[in-house]
Amino acid sequence: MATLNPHVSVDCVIFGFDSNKLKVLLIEREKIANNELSGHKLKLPGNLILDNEELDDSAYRTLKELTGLDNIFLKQFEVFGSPNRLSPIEDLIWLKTSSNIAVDRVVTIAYYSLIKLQDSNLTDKTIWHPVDNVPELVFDHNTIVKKALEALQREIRTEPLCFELLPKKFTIRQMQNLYEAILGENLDNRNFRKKIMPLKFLIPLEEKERGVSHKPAQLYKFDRKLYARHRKEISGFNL
Amino acid sequence: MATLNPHVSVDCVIFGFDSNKLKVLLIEREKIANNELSGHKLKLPGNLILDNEELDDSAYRTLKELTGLDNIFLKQFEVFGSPNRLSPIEDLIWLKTSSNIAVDRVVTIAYYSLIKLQDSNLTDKTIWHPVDNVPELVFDHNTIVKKALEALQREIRTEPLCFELLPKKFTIRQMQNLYEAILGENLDNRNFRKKIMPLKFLIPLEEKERGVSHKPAQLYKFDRKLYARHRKEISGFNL
DNA sequence: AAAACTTAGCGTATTTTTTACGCTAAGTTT
DNA sequence: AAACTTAGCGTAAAAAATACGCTAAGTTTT
Repeated sequence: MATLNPHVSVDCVIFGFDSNKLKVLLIEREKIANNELSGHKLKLPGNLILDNEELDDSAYRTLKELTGLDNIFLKQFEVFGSPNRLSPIEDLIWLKTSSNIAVDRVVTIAYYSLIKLQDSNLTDKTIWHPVDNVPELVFDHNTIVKKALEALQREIRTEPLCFELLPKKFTIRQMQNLYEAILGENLDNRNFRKKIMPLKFLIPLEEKERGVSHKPAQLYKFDRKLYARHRKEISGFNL
Repeated sequence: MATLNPHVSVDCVIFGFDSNKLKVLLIEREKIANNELSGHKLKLPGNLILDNEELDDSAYRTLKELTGLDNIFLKQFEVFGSPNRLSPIEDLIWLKTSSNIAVDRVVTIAYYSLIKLQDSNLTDKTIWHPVDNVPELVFDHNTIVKKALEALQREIRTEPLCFELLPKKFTIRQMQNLYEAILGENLDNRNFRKKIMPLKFLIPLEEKERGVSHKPAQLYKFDRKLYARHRKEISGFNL
């Protein structure tokens, strides 16, 4: 049985999109017996690594435990390792008690992850929270969220990461809304269409959306194999 | 006296520019008594962190010990932490012997650093090696160098990092040569000048270069204070 | 003194990309 | 029929990128 490595952990900033807002997944802190304070704060999902485990696998394990999902998009974006990061003191007491491990200093490798919000199987203790007003979290988790969002905003301009957040079948309008939500900019639909239509991995389905009081929009899917084949071509993709 | 933390290290990919080629600083591995092999491989500078030390400070310490320089540009770019990264086996034996610490698994935070090559005070055991044909290094250090270069190539397009590599007084031609060396592209001098001249932190000096068989070029300096003030304006800087 | 070669700056043309928005037509629900 | 969206096309204007001709200046070398 692999043992936990108490010196190194992974934290995951999990983003999801609900057709309107970009959200981040937060967890309520477990209650410790006889301590009323410990249930009131939110934190990011995270785990200590196992001794013989790849770093990415630690993050995948964290995601699987929480969402039930495999094969999720994950990207390492920064390390947080200040000697003083495990504060305030009541947060540290909670950490020592809940993990049952003597913790001196933990260096955390931060990942951001993108999931289809509707696919996730969540427990009672998790909430999807809009990224534009994240409450106070434990430790340095607020900083971690902020930097994850900055990384996503930077990287989504040149890599087609949007497909990790969109449903398996999506409309162009949904796609546009996602970009607008992440970048905080308005895009012109006519120009947006002209820009994305040449992407060879954006595949129109035979289906159209239903139950809408306007002309039903065409549904599309992302073809991962075509994306791998045409990957070189998107060096010009730029939103 | 602070103690070494045997679980976490920093490695530094130190870039310098010699007016013609971009180089990376490598170290010859210390010899272990009775082991002829151990002197033949090169490695990146690195250190285990101290227990009460900020991660960045560990990297700064590494740089200071090696180059004698303070206030060097440093950027964290990735974590390397595979359980199997400390191989081949003779490299691991060397590591255990030379650091005198029982080493199980080390997670390394990788930084790239940019220094003015002519400023550094180097020891006998270091060499500046061109980045375009890096020899075989220990552990996963070849991967680390490759990814550091990719990060630099990406980031130098939008941040004026070139000033960290150029001498304190430099010509426009030197600046152009640097961009060409890093990006592997040819730039047109007339267009390059038109692009950089509006930068408010690029300050012409009263001096011109000397001892050249052509019209002496104007010397410039980078003004860090003006850069801080006009930082917002360079969002359009793009090479 | 001339040659050689670079620095410096300007202009212009062309191409490409970005931004903006008018217009027509289609297709659902209310 | 109204309302509202989807879809696509075109065009104009602005901005940015690319390419390169030209003139003049200023050193060292021959």
